[in-house]
Amino acid sequence: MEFRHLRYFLVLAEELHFGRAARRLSISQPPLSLNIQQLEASVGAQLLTRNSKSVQLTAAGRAFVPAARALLEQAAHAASHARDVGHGMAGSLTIGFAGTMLYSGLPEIIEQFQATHPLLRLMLKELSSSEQLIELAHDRLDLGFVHTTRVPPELSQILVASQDFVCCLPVNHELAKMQLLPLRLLQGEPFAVVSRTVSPDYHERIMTICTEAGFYPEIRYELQHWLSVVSLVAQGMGVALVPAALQQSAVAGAAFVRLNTATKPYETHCLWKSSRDNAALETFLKAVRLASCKAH
Amino acid sequence: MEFRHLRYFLVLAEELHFGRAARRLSISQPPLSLNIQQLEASVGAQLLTRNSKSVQLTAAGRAFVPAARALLEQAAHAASHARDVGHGMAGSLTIGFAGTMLYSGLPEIIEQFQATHPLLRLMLKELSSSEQLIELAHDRLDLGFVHTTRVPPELSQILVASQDFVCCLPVNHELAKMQLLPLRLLQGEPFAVVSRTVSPDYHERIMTICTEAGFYPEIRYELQHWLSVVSLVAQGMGVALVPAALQQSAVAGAAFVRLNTATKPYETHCLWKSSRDNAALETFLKAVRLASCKAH
DNA sequence: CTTGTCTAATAGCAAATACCGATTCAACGA
DNA sequence: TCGTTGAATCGGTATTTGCTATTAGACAAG
Repeated sequence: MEFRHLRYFLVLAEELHFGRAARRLSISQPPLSLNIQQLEASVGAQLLTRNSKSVQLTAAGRAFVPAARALLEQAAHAASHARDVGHGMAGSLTIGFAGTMLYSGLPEIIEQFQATHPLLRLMLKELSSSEQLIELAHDRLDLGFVHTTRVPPELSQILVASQDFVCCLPVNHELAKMQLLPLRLLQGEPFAVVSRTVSPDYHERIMTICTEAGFYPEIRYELQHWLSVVSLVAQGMGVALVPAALQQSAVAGAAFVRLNTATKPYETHCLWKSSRDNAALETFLKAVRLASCKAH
Repeated sequence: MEFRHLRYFLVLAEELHFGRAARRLSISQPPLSLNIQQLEASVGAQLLTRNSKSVQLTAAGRAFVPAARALLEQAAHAASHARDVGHGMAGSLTIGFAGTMLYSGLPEIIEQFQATHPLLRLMLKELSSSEQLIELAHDRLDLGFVHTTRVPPELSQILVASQDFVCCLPVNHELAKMQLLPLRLLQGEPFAVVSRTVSPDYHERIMTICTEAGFYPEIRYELQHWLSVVSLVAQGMGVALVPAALQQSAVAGAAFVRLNTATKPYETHCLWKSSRDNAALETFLKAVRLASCKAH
């Protein structure tokens, strides 16, 4: 069975006349007869009764008409879908993101992208930066929004967000009323940090910032998630240095105060495997670049 | 796009190696390359990346694999279904029946048939005999169970049931206690009959039976349905001569008494258009013949 | 009864295409 | 540098597809 047979059959089923059908198909009548015979042979049943007087669909033929139509439609659809995927207009992307991205642009990027590319399925996974690096390496992620400075060479990157660290304090903490907080005043406070295994980069940065300010932070809490850090602070259990984006987190009981010394900004990069040939990825990257341009 | 392309593509997508795939397909490598190129051209997107080192599916290719598989499966399924329809193992039949057939064998025929031919869809429509003749003529019915003696010449028939007329009386009617009822005793009783338009044949028969018994029936009620006749009698409003099968109808308040004179039996025929080439119809007719053999 | 017309099937031939073997080209690895 | 491996390309052959002409069967008109 070939698609040609189906095309011919459907026209013949409409016309019920070999001559007319052949004319509509821009072929002559004999090959049409032949093709129909071939189709009948491959199906294993007579699809039309024909005598010199009239051509009629048999029951088998009537049953085959919708199936043939569906096959042709599906073939066209499959081709067009594959083409769309090839051109980055359809398909699916699995995207990882660090929790803070929820407060620094990700929702806007996603919303805008989905509106302009409704055929592209996005699967979003919240993962720590280090987990994302692993998933990217194993091709289980098409792209990730990551806090990391050490990027493996096979990954490409775009800077999507850059933010200062701010100090997160319980609202009723005496330092919470300050406009600009001298870092030194945090000496001796119990620090909450995101665990080293989750974000080694952050961990290191906190240490650097504090030691440059001239003290060694007393790390009392190691948590799995940024929001855990803020929540813990909100309950008065300690203080933390967190990316400014978390000011949007709206956790009751947490206050944020800027530091009086400039710290190296905390950057979020969008990472992906350069070798991955996925046009949808390119399409998404365009949206990311656009968004990060607007933001800057 | 041709089915061949899909077959080749699927094997190649599994092997990811032109040489091996070609060997599995029992063709040489060059035509495989060519076919894949043709497929890609017709789809309008690259489905595989290939260099001398490795062959990899692209995103478009990955998206196309399940579609190609589905197309091949569907094609096979469509062919096998059409073949089944052609051999009367599948398809659908629209069958008309007079209401009394519910009490003389139809449920048994249907049940037995469905059990042995689960792929055959039966659509059953209760219609009067005259309606069925019209529907059969217009090909809106494949087959009908009809009470009629005047069968148009283009229809074939099988006798499926033959039953006597019995008298239907209210249970508390004085004649209801009799074993055998002399017809003459019904003279003067108010008769209920099925309307002439619904079953002209029946109507005529009642008149014949009565006039042969020496009286002219006083027809007071003309109803649309046999069960209406029995129900009316059950409520004491009149009497009726009905096919014996209606004794099974289990309408409370109605009694049935045999007649002392033999009447020409009331026959049910199975009718269908001889010209209709539907193997499913043949299959069904086999079941009908079998059932009517057993019944006799 | 014959003839003409209409329709699908068949026959014979030409064009398109599908496939094969041999070869080429590119990328590694020894 | 050479040999190996794998895909693409090149001619040539075989198959398939389609065309024209013709045949066979069924009516309808004369």
